[in-house]
Amino acid sequence: MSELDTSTRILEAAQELFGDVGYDGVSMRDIADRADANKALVFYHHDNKAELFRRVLNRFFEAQRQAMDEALRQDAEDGVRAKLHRVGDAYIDFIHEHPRYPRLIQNTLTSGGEHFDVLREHLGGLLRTTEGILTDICPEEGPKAARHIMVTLTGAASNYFTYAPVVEGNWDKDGMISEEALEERREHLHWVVDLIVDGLKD
Amino acid sequence: MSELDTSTRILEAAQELFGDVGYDGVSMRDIADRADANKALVFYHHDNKAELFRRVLNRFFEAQRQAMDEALRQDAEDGVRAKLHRVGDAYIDFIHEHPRYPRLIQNTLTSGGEHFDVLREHLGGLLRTTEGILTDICPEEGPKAARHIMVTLTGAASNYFTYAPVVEGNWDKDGMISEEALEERREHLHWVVDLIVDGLKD
Amino acid sequence: MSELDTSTRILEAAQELFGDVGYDGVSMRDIADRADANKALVFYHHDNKAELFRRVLNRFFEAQRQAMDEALRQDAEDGVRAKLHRVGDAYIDFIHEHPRYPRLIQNTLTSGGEHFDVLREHLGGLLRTTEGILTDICPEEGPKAARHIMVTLTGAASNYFTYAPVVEGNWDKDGMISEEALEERREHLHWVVDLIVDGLKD
Amino acid sequence: MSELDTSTRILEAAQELFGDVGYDGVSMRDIADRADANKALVFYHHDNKAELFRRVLNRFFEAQRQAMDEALRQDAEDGVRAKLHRVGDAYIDFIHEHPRYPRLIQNTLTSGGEHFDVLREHLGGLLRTTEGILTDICPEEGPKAARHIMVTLTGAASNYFTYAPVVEGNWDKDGMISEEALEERREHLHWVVDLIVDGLKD
DNA sequence: CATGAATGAGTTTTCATTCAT
DNA sequence: CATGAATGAAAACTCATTCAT
Repeated sequence: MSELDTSTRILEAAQELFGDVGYDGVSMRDIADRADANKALVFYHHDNKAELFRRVLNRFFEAQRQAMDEALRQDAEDGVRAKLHRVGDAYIDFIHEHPRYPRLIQNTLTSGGEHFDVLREHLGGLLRTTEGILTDICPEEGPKAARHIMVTLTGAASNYFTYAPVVEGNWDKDGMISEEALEERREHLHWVVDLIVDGLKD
Repeated sequence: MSELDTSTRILEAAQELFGDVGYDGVSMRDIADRADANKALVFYHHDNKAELFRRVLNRFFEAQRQAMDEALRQDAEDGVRAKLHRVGDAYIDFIHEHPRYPRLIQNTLTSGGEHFDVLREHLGGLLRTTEGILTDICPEEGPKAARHIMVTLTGAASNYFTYAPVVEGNWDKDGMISEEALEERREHLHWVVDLIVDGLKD
Repeated sequence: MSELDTSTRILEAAQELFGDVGYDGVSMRDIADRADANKALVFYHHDNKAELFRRVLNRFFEAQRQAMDEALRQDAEDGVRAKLHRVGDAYIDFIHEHPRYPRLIQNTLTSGGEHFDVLREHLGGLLRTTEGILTDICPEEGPKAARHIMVTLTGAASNYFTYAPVVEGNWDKDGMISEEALEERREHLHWVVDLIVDGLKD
Repeated sequence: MSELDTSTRILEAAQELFGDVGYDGVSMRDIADRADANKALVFYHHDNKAELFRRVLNRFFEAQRQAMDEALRQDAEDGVRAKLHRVGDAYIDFIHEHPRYPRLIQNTLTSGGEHFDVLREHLGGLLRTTEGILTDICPEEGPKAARHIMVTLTGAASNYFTYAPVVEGNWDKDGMISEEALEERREHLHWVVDLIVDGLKD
């Protein structure tokens, strides 16, 4: 940890805090403290709070895009079903590695439009990329359109991790996303994907 | 609007602002200004920010519980499929009347645990109530358990309204969701419900 | 208690609170709450905070002047020693009845000059009256002058009740001035008075 | 004055103001203004009002403890009388240097129990230390016990400086006590000490 | 008399940001 | 790079006081 350079140490501290309590709930002092750095250094390395936040977002997005690319690259000729399974798996794997990601996105989405541009650019792109998988077997418009299905699937995947602390009795920051819970959710998503793909065929 | 008494005028101003920019993004001054009231008066009527926020949440929850109760009361002997359709419709109708509701919930869920108790009491209750609908046709454990399905369905329903502004322009100038978008989403949910109910029968 | 009229109920509430935490430590709301009255009523009956405080002070001073007058009236031909004993006893008795008095005076004395006028008029008068007892056997000036002795005696008497919570381990609002403690302090003061009177004769 | 660093400049401003109008009578704004510093800077250097006040108290107490230690160290084999004279002199000297000290203590004592812990630790220790001087010639209990005498002597010493402004004009424009008044009070205390020490021998 | 509502100025405290060294 | 000090704006909340009813 302490072998990282200061700039990324700050970035990681910010990532954790923003993910835990949202943009408005974090102060630059909090971030400096968590990174074990001087407050002024945070500004030296990252200009201002909004910029720091954008870098955190972009870091996530870049990592996620890579994960998605990798998931889609292999066996490019697979069918829709297999592709969707791999995308779903990649998503779950990503959350396993970055448990604060879904909370951060949801919080950014619901905290006023301040960072919509970054979200629109990256998240929108990601959604549209994966949407492409469905275009072959989906109608262009209406309730079975690809965008509806993608929102349903990503919602189903991410919401699990934001609703969890309320549904279960435990708000245990680290334990809330256990290996077994993730595995079961992965299977559930596969099942839903299969239902939808089969449903589209009729 | 101006015919309401001050206390509720403040409550509604708070509701709108909290729903738009989240708990931490709103200041008591903002609320007072929007309610066209003196700042101290906000405290006179609602003690403190957290209490005001709780009242906003409880207002929503009470309304939602009523809507759900009504949806479930009629034709109690209906099958699971019809019940789920009615619950989904009630949810969509509720959002039509209270467009800021899903954003507010998601924001509360992802802004640090400060108001989890209220969420747990009401939202958790709501989830468990509707979960009951599925118990007859669901296994108790595993990836097809009722709780997985409920999280998927509520996620599919609510996430649409938080992702929408990023995916494309489904919101009009006032942040309201268009009638047609709501109607289409309602049909999509019906379709997904049907897929799942049929899928469980196999 | 509830048979008193509102105005005096407020006065007594104010007396207790001012005595416990000082002028600046009390809010009009505190007083209204303690008197179980509406806040506006406090202003209706007592104009403003400073005026209310002055009435509390004057109430104490009137009571104390009466006690002193009574103490000095009986056996007016007694010697200095007997008179001082009676004054000391009256002081102790007064504190027994009004345990918040010494704290209130000390606090007023040390909270900025805002109410010095009332203090100067009444307390100064009281000191000078009792000073008169000593004039016969005291030099007019120097370290044995009557004013030095009076300040020493009143200091010895009142300081006991303000230092007590620090010296002893107990800050028990009601029990801090127990019957026995008062009795012992009374004897101590008699002894000191005797020492001084005898000392002046040499 | 302006050559001191900001932190101590604030401390001294606070000392003066707290001593003049008491804890509740001073605002952080007042302190910042008097120290010619930015309001936020007061918090940067001293965390919060209570902490700042504690530092002021501790500063006084440390200085006083030093003064007392010095007074007691020299000629340790002296008799009780000489020791008490030296303690009394040290006390008077200390007030000469720190004229706001007695007012501050009395105010803290009578402003609600918020800072009793600091008082108990230091002032209580001081009282008990000096109490030790008297134990040899005092009974353990009753009206001539050491603690009664110490409270009388400290009361006699300190009360003079809080009562003075009411009794007559012993304070100059800046609220300082005149040299001559201090000197006369010193002699008075010596006289009282002698009376008590002699009185204990009988 | 009594009350609930209203208000402007003030309180303590925090924040993002800057700057001299 | 790194730091301690500094700052202006704004946050949440309280207060003495007033007023219509």
